[in-house]
Amino acid sequence: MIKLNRTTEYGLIALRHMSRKSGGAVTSAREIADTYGLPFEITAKTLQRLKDTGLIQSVQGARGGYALKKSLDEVTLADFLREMEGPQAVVACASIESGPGVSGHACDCEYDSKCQIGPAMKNLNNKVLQFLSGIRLSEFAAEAVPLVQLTSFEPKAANSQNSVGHL
Amino acid sequence: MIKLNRTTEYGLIALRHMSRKSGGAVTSAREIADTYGLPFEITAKTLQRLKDTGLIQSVQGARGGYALKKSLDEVTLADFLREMEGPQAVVACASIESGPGVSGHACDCEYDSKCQIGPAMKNLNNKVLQFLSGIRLSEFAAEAVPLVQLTSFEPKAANSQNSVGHL
DNA sequence: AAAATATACGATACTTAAGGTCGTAGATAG
DNA sequence: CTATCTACGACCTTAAGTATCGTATATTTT
Repeated sequence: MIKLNRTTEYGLIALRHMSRKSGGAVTSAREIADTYGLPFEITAKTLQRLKDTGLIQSVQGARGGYALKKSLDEVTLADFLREMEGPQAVVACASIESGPGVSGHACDCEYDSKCQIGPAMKNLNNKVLQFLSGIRLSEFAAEAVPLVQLTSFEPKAANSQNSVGHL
Repeated sequence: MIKLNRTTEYGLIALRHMSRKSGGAVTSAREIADTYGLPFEITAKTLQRLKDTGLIQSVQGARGGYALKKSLDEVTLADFLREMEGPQAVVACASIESGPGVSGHACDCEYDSKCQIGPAMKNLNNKVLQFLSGIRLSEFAAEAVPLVQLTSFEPKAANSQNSVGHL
């Protein structure tokens, strides 16, 4: 139900990478794609999107690339997702404010509601946004320290109660 | 990024409907579909799924139908989503624990991480699950009281800072 | 027996995401 | 000046997911 798309995921990887470079050093799309084994085209697309959002800036030409423009501490996950995945980022009642391409059923939850879960959905929406606003992108740029290792090294067992394919 | 699919949405509508019926009264799929203008086939499928999860029980035959089995207060949104949308419900790094049908990129975030955002993703995953565990389905069954009306009745303006297509 | 309902399985169309291709423009290195 | 590297932007193809529809069977009430 919660799913970051590739662009968002690659964006986080790229931001983390750039945040670890000193000063005004730029990073090319190629460098990021090669470093993390990502498809170049999508990486390039992602970086352009990041630039459009104002998170990073670009330098054209040979030896050009991208560099952070804002601190990752200034940007919340809520903001980031809205920019990267569009305003319909958070979801539930497929009918509320149906935008372009959104095929809702007959219910207009706003004022002429039949299904009646509209208000609860809006409420949930606000909670989710609040939750996401409490998370800053800098969390993803932190050192990838190996978490405290479990006593026994069993590749899968520790996760069984929480077997989650995606985050 | 957060998106409830139709089955989940219809499920919430159905659960709410049933929670408002007295005692052991049953509700047919037809009744729910007609009441809320939902496609019958999907509604029926949804109810069967709800039954499989143990949330509701069924009565076969003419005048049969479904009735709640658990209180909606006992079920959290995290549980509900896992049941309705599968264990890969919560999502982020498209590569972690890639299940069947999940096409991840080259990065195995668990131990041989290149992208390095794995740990942060897992951390986020836990936060999201915790968040969703704090929400009970009974919230969706509450009376659909019209929320406090804004002073001026402008169909769209009030939502502009938060224009969200989905919840 | 007939009607209403759940139950189960399958098929199809639509939508979206993911990835790729191509061409253009700008800047540096030589 | 020219070749090369890079960003930039439009378009296309394919794969996956999802909603929707269809059909048949079992079970109970009337």
